[in-house]
Amino acid sequence: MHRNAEQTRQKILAGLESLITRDGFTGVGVNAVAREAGVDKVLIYRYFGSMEGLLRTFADWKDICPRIADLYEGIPEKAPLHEIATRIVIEHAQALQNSPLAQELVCWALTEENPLTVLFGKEMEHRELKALADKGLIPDEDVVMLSVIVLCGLQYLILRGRNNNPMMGYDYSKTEIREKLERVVSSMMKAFFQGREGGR
Amino acid sequence: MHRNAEQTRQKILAGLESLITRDGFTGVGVNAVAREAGVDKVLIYRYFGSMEGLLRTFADWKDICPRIADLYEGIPEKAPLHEIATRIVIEHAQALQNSPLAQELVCWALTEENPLTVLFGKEMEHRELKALADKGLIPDEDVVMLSVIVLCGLQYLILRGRNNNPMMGYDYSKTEIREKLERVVSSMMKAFFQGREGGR
DNA sequence: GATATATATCACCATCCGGTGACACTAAGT
DNA sequence: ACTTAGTGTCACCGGATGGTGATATATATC
Repeated sequence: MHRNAEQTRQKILAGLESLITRDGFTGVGVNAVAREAGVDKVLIYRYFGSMEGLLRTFADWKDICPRIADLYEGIPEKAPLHEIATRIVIEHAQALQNSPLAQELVCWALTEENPLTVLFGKEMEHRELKALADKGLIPDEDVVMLSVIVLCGLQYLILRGRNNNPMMGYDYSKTEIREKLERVVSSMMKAFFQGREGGR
Repeated sequence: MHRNAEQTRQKILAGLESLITRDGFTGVGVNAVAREAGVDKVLIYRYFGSMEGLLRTFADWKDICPRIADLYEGIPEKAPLHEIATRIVIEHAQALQNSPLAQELVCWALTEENPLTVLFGKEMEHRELKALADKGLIPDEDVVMLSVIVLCGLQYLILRGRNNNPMMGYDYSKTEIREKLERVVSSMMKAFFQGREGGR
């Protein structure tokens, strides 16, 4: 048995992550985390004070949201605004689709308030805002609102698709449906921008 | 103590409802329901077989989703299509905003699969489809998709607003923000419809 | 090598959970 | 009045939970 506090802390954090990923947030608790991490639960109290403290640390520990900067590398700076807005929203949704952990955290944030969900919510907000600002979409509040609404809608569909309980049959995990949804979003954005100032 | 099986069943169902409404779905269990209903938990097993059975019955018991027919009475049959689509989506969102129970059930449906969440999901789907079909919007799949996306987005914002954790500050419960969101949805729908066949 | 401190293990507590069996009461049928 | 079926109460089980105190062991310091 190695005596290494830092390593133990990491094991606990990793245990929390895999527990959430595998069993969902509803099963999270001191005993379950300790079991998953292969560690005595008393160490959670020693190193993190409480479950709350562990969640707080966990929120800072890992980049839970996908790295937005990487996501948007492929978007040409000079593309029409409606295309940029569309891409941002869709890339965001794809990132969520590819991260079961993030899905569970989004769901948790919709369900209850705790240090992790609050920090996670703020983080998502920050990244989303940054993405929109970087691309020059921020000055127009209507565009921001619309992007947020659509992004949230896609996130909702992704979450509903998980439990064999898709909304209106729109299961985002099915490629064909995903592409249809993306097409609709794209043409809607285009129409919206054209209806105002004709874009850039 | 009155000996009335039917009345006891009602007390249990009502207990489940108030329990979900007050404490959220995470606290639902045989003990908690029995306590809330002021009834011995063995009666839950006797009358409903199991927790699953109770949830199944509960789903049929009450009109959980808002009555769509009533909601759309105010929409003129001959209004432009984009206006109809907008109204349907917004009325739906308002109904959710006014029903803490429905909010909790939506959240539950996003989290896990059980008889109640599945039936609830199907019921929402059915009502939404019916609303769109009644107003003649069904033939156009793009319109249906867009409506669903936007509706889901608003539902997401409503859920996030509950726990002092609003997405991007868009707290749907604040009148001023709600009106802004509605305006954006409205003008987006208009632009989208105009971009196609010029509406009705 | 002896001591002190950080680290890990174990045993235990009260409480809650889902679930069941035994019993008491009440009302109706005969 | 006596049985019978329906209804409600109670006590209990094994197991899981959050939380804590006492103890063992490894590492560092002198």
